[in-house]
Amino acid sequence: MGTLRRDRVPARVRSGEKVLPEQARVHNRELLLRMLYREGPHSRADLARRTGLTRVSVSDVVSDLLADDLVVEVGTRAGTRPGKPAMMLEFNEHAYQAVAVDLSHSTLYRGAVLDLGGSVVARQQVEIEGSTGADALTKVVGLVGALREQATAPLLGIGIGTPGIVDLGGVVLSAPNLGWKDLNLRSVLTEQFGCPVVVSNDANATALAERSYGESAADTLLVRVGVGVGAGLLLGGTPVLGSRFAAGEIGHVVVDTGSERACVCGKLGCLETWLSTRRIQEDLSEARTDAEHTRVLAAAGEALGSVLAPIVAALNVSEIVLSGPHRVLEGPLAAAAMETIRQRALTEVHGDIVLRLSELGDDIVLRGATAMVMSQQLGIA
Amino acid sequence: MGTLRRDRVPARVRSGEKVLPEQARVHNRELLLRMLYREGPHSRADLARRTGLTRVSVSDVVSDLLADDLVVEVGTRAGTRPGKPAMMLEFNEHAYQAVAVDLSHSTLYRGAVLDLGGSVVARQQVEIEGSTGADALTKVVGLVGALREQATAPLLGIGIGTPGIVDLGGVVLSAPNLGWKDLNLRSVLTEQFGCPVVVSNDANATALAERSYGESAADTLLVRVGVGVGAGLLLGGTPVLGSRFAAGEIGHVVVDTGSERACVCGKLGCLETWLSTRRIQEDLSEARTDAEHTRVLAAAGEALGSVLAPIVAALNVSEIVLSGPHRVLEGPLAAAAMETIRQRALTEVHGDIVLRLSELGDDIVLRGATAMVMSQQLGIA
DNA sequence: GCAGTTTGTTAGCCGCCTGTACTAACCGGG
DNA sequence: CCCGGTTAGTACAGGCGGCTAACAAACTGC
Repeated sequence: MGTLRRDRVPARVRSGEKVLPEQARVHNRELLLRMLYREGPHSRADLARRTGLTRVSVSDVVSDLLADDLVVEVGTRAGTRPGKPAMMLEFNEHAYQAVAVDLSHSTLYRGAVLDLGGSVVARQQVEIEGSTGADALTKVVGLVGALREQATAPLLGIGIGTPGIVDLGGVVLSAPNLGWKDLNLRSVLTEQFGCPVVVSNDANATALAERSYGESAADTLLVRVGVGVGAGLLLGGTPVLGSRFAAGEIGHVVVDTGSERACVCGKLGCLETWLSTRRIQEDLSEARTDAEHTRVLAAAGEALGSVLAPIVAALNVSEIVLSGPHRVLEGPLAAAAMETIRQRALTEVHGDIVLRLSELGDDIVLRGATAMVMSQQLGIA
Repeated sequence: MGTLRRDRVPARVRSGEKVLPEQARVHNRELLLRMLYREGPHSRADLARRTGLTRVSVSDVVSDLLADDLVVEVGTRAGTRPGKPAMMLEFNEHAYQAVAVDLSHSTLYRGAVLDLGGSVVARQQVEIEGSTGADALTKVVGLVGALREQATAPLLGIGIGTPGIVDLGGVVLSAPNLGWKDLNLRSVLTEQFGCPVVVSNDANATALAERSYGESAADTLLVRVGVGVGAGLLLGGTPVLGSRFAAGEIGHVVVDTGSERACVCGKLGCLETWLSTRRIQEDLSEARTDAEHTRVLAAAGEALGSVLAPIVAALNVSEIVLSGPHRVLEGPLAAAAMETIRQRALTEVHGDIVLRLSELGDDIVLRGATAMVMSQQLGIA
């Protein structure tokens, strides 16, 4: 009670390693917890039926979860049926909290304390004011420290969503905007605060947020439009990182729709030259008529569609989610992207594809960072 | 001995299901077997050191593997060291065989019996002669039956590599060339022959063959050029199937390199209009000079590269393998594809990408089908 | 009130891995 | 030639985890 007895819980199975019977327990514990988290209250007997475990085993695991306060009994099942009334169990969203930080904005670092339901308990932010490298790190550490003080429940962990390339060990291999290179952010924060830390790319965090709090399918491609353009990819519910942890870095893929525009990276015609919010704003400010306005957005959508089409075909993803400023993305841009994908990639074998806008708002990275912590610590989300 | 005691071995863990201690055993058994298969002979003590299991547990698992004849003792370790000489264990490639069938050719069905090392023990083929649907199925069943007679060791299973869309349960959802739609090929063959059957897309089988018998990295994109164009994708060593099992179907992605060519599918400018062997042959036959010859191949390569570029960037794969007729693929085509990818996708964050041709020759699908059987039955490959 | 149903717990068993302790078999030095 | 040092592989008891069987508790319906 109070703090999670992680010391008594063996680590999850990593591929290529031995498996002990204890890890079966971890797996089953996570299975039950996930079921309660995703699908709402169940009784012990419900869980046993759904998982195939015996009621005995379920009871045993549940007693651990109750001791950790991750699950609470919420009274007997409503409605009248024969037999002993079932005691319903519910995932306890309020027992623990996470500190989440979003470094993907251009002018400030946003942070918050969230409970396990994704609700914001406290908020804080710090202006960047041009700081990079060590200064930026100091500001992030300060932000996390201040947030930690505001938590009203034991901390499950710290989650950071950052632009750039992040490896599995929480090392930021490269984040030009922040001036970081090979920075072991996880170990810095772990040493400072002594609790679990998860660091991930902001687009991957966003994709995880859509999966946990939105309605995303298990195979989802999320495209994040902001200062740059990045993608987060979920296959079978798990993030794809890539061999160099650079999966989703599609901003500098060259689009060939005739005209070519210069990019900051030195190439001509990168996707970002059509789709970054800054370039779109510039183009829109030059548009005089509604038709021109629409044409600018449609051109951006077409650029996006032409990059996504081969990806969608190759992976056969069923859902594409766009995250970014709604007033830019919705309407002509999304429609043009979808239409381009349809024309360029869709065959009957790929089935229907849904392209939609994220509904999770500005806190999406914060909620994704929380989901990352939950995923790592509890095996859910 | 003789036949694999599958009845005594519990199934592997499927995601979303409970895990029993017995499945820890399955995992560890596969772990040891994989180590022997991939990395050659080890002693029990070597295996214990490498896996972290105790020598006691290793001995126990190994005694099972010896009983199943999957592993053999091959004498004490060469060389002189202090201590009791180690008894070396080796994966037994000859204890079992697989029947493999390749349905991806246009004029014949190729089949073979292979041992677990991927060596062909017997070969057989049957002319298609325009048969489709039920006729095609009859021919395939006949081919498998004839091959099974020629096996000189107990059969581990039957593996089929077929063009088209195949789901996880071995149902061919769609294979236009064969005239199959929603055909449960696995259940047909299982009922007929009473042994494990694995059915998979030919490109996926090819990718698995490259991984098992070639030098492929764990994240690999394999492109198969033949009558059509298909891709097989391996992420973290496991095949990506997609939400509708249509992953890798990139043949009808539209390429926009200016000119547009009509495709059998009705669209203009599909990748296949540049890259199918037939179209390339036609174009080459019209080429008079060496320069024109090179230009045809380079155009095909450029088309391929422009489709692969977004995929490579999005997934950050480190290796691309081309499988198909060497004399067409090597040289200008491969060079143009690589150069296009470099220009259109590569940034420093993606790291180096290798593009190479498969070296496994005509039997690649047969060996991939064998690898599929080994993967399913033994958890290796 | 009693049979039937469902829930959750207790008791005993088997599988799997561990730690410790043992035997077997080799090396080298005195 | 024997004896300590070293490595390989094998018993044996113990803990953990899940299973079956049996039971107590609590409800419905007749």
